[in-house]
Amino acid sequence: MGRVNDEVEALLQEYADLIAISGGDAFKVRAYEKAARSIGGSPLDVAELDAKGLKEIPNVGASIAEKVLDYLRTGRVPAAVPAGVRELTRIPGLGPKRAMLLHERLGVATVDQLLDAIHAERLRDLRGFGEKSEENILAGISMMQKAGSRILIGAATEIAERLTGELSSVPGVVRCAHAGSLRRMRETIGDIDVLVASERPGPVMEALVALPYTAEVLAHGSKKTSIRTTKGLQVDLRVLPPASWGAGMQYFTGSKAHNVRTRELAVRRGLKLSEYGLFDAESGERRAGATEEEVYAALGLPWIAPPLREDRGEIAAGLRGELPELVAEGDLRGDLHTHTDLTDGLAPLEEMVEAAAARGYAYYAVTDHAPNLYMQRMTDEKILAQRERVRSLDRTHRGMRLLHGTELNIGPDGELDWPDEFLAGFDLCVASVHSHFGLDRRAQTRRLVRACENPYVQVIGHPTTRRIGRRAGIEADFDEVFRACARTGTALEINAHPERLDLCDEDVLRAKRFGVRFAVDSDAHSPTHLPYVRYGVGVAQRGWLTRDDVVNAWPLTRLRRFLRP
DNA sequence: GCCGTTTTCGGCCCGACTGTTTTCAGTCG
Repeated sequence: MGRVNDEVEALLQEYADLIAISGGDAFKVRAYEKAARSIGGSPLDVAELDAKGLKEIPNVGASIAEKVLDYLRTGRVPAAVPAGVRELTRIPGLGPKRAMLLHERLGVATVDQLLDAIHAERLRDLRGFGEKSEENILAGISMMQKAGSRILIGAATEIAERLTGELSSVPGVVRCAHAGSLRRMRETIGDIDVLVASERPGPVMEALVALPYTAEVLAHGSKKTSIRTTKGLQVDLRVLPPASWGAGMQYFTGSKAHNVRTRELAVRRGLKLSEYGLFDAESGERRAGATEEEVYAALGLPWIAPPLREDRGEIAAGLRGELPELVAEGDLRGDLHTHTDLTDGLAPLEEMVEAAAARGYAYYAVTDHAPNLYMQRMTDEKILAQRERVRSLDRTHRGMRLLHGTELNIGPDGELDWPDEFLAGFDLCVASVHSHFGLDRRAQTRRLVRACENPYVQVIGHPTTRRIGRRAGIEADFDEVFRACARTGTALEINAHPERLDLCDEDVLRAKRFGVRFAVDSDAHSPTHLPYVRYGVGVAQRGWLTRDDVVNAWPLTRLRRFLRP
């Protein structure tokens, strides 16, 4: 599922993990990891490349090209990390070395077995483990389990679009779309709901069951079929007559709480709402059902965008005619947080700019990492040389203005990488937390507020630093931060990377009440990441944001005024 | 294993943090 590049990325990561757990050369591990990332982020389709083509991908040499070709030819994976060790390394804070030790010495191969071992205090006897390790591992496991079996919106979207694309072409299918939490743009998705309008359910049900990535059929009837994919994701397919399409979409999009409200509204009007339509409660006469618009209209409501359907006041706002006109992906005129291979990006400046121009942006900011993220080895000379390249590229580029920026590191006391005089030379500065995640609430709040107060900082990047299912965000008094943003005219980022989505929808809702502006950014490290903004826009919509709230939906002149210190 | 304005060998993404050590290994960004 997904691109072949993703499979190859996983293959090379597997090689890296193997070398890591067997205590091999750390540089070799890194070489495989770098090649894995490069292939994952490459716009080229590796399935179509020969050895020469493969070696043109950065960090891919003769040896790795050979292994990739071998995999593509035979599908074989030469050796595998023991499944148990792999599972254990998914626990945040537990790396390959210690996972291997647990596996070998205690025979632990699953998270449950590890929990048992911890409770039996068997870990303490192992060299390198103590009471604190136990605590940390338990915390890591609980973090992982909170995400549960839900998958990230990025992966779910890819699968859903492929699925609806394939089912749409089945004979008799009038319409086909996904509904559920994915349509509401929730950050994680439990299962995928697909709706089909058709008078003949048979063929499309059969088509779903016959898909190559269908691993298991959970239910198979004339109205509903449920399958589990090879990757363990459940897909529910419902087939409805075309006259019920709108009611079905409304019903299966949810949320449950939103549907309870709409049904209450129906009852008060002497109506009955189900997935088949909106009917008169007494006569049973159909009042609406073919489109969502007519269903909502019959309830006295304008159409409500799916991301709003969370019972957060959207019904009342709709009845008053005060629903926000939500920002849409097409409203974005630029991206204000992106990287190149000058730091940890995968593609050169020119390629990133080309890809941005192809998206039709009016402006595009290049914001590579600043020196205090030591591993990126940024220097004054390097960033200034990049600025020259950006300026000259800007002169030759028609239609899209390039902005030269940087992603600064907010130190533990709120200090930044460069003095103000140097920062003044950038068109914009994003400032983000990349270290000292463990400071107490007061210290975290203070450092963020101080970053906001720097006149050269216009955007706070991924404000909480959370990574979904991997790491909780930092503890801070975010109301205080929102207040500081509003006061200083600093935008908060909605980082659109599907593993981050930071701020999250609820924080966006709250921040907006303080009068904060937002920037929906991809944080792209490769051209293939630029489209991630769609997920950030989903968060913005769930946070009730309009075009006016999002600074990179503004025309360049207005944005420039905002960026001025 | 990759790479080269230090080019076919000898570097490579460095430093902080944590918990376990008594001088360091593992993990992370």
